[in-house]
Amino acid sequence: MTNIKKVSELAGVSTATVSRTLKSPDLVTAQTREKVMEAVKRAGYRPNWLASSVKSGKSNSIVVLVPNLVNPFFMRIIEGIEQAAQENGYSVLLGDTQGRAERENEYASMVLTNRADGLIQLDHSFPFSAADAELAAAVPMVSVCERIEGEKKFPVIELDNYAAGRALTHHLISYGHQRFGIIAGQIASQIHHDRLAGIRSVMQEEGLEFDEKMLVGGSYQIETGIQGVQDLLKLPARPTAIICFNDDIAIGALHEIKRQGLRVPQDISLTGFDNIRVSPYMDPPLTTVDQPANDMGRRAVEVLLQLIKRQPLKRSREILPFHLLERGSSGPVPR
Amino acid sequence: MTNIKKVSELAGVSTATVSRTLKSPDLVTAQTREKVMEAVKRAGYRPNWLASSVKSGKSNSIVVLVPNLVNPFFMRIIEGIEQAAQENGYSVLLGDTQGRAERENEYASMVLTNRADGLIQLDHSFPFSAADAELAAAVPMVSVCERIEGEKKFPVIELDNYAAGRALTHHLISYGHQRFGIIAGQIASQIHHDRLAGIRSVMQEEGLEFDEKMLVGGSYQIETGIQGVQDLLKLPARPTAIICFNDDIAIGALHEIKRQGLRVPQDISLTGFDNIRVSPYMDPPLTTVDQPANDMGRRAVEVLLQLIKRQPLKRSREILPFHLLERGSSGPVPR
DNA sequence: CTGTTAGCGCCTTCAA
DNA sequence: TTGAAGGCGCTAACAG
Repeated sequence: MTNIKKVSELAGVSTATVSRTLKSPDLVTAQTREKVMEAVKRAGYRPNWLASSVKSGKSNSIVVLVPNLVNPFFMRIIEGIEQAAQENGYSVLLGDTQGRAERENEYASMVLTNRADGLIQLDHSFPFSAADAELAAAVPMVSVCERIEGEKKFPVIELDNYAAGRALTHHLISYGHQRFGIIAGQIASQIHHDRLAGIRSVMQEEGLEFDEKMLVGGSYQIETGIQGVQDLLKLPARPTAIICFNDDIAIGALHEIKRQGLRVPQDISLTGFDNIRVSPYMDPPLTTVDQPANDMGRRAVEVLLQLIKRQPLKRSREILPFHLLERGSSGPVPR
Repeated sequence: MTNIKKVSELAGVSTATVSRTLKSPDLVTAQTREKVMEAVKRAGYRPNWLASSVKSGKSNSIVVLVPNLVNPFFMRIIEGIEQAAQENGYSVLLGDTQGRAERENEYASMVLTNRADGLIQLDHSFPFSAADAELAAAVPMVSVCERIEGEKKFPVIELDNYAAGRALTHHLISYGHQRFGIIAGQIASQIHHDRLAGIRSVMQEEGLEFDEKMLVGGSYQIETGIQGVQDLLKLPARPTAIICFNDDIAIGALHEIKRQGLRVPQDISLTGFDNIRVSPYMDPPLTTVDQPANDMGRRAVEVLLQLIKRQPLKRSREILPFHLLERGSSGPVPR
């Protein structure tokens, strides 16, 4: 281990001078600077980050809790987080929780042990263990995309899922659809609740009835889309339009609809959420709700850094705009 | 900041005793233990990880350099890395480099400053700056998937890309194909080289000639597939089979082939690499080379930890098996 | 402008 | 079994 002391000996100065030369070169004479830099180079010295951090008490790291790394939508959020973090001199500790509480607890506790300065949660659960709950109250934490259950005190960056649900429904109704199937993702979440409420509100306004049997699914996976379509097409009055709560589900649904010999959108219209990379290249391209995932990630970091620096927040809830992308998978109701 | 001193006062013992109680409870009496634990609880004390780490000189973190987070294949590798790291008590620092040298340098230098104990590189470049190159020689570093250019001293976990190229070519030749188009990803990489060599070797053995004009592309993106097909279909003698160097490229290619009114596989056979999540659900499902991405990530961590612990390595190059998945996108040559 | 000194919070001898 | 003391590597305050 080549440390500051070795360098100071090599340069014939004190350790303080070495430290100063590296942190604020203006405070030492050009001559000293040269000597020190020379020694630094010769010794191959790099300041020990751990040691500086103990002093400052700040790790300049944030931990990101993500339920599932392979979900492309999450990855775009994380990309935004990573970029914003880097720009601000922070590093990102990745916490793949697989939605499991023990893992969440473990990663969340990193903030309590000074291993990280703040926490971004992509899932909807309160990540701390019961034992840590009290301590957690003072922790800088932000949730993106989902909202942490029952917790009003942590800022959230989210989409207007209610409005998105409404927009999709209006879009489909404008094509004459009246019987909607829904293939949902994770049920126990605010997102689910908001989207569903948006869809229902429009249906009600239009005098349409929503049959609870038309709501299927339960996780954000391709396989859920396949199973969901199987369930929906078994119903006596099958839906003419299916709203999937993410594009993965829609991809599975599309595959299964075609497998059963039906056509999209001629027989059934299909919509998704997220606008993942492949969505425009499906056959037909998916009508979907585009979410500004990268921005959501970036914004989450900005808010988190404000919390970390104890700066006042303008608002504790930010709602980002969505865009309904009308593509080939939705069209006029069959007659 | 609630530190060990506060707890010691609260418990009426020395700081040493508190530390001991937490690290090796057996070394203190039951009575002391109880007192200390009580105080720990009351104070809401968590040992400062930074401080412990300065002492030990180990951060128990590894940094992962990834050129592009949104690539689903990389994500599966990272998932494996994350899992294995967690199981071994290590955390993962995420370094999204976008393939840019400055970023690589910056992240790589984390290992030199004790911010991380080791490094996993998913790209093919030597991530350290010229200035750091010497120091880097002693750094625990492993490359997965790609091989670091010109560097023989760092272990690598990779696929037998040569054999995979051969297997694909044999598969297509067995269907009667003779004119192959190739849409490549990143050209300057060992992967590219190996796959191409594999393909060429089989063609040569079969007495087929490879026309250099049939090699197009240059990045692992959907758009590359689209452009690649446009280029290939302009040729006077167009290919009857197109080998894409990842599934994203194949997805773009598939889309463009269909857009031009041709059918897969009746008019053109198409193959990919990686077997990403959506590949089986494309229309038609993609014939592709499945790579054990998760395992590759896990294995990389295992090897890296051996390096970190200065344990001897059995071998410095591990080649994992691939599986050729024959699905609907490849079929008999049209006649 | 530079060096001495005193910690940051923790852990680990060493001695009692 | 426990406590006192020193030190991990670095930095900041204070002298000089």
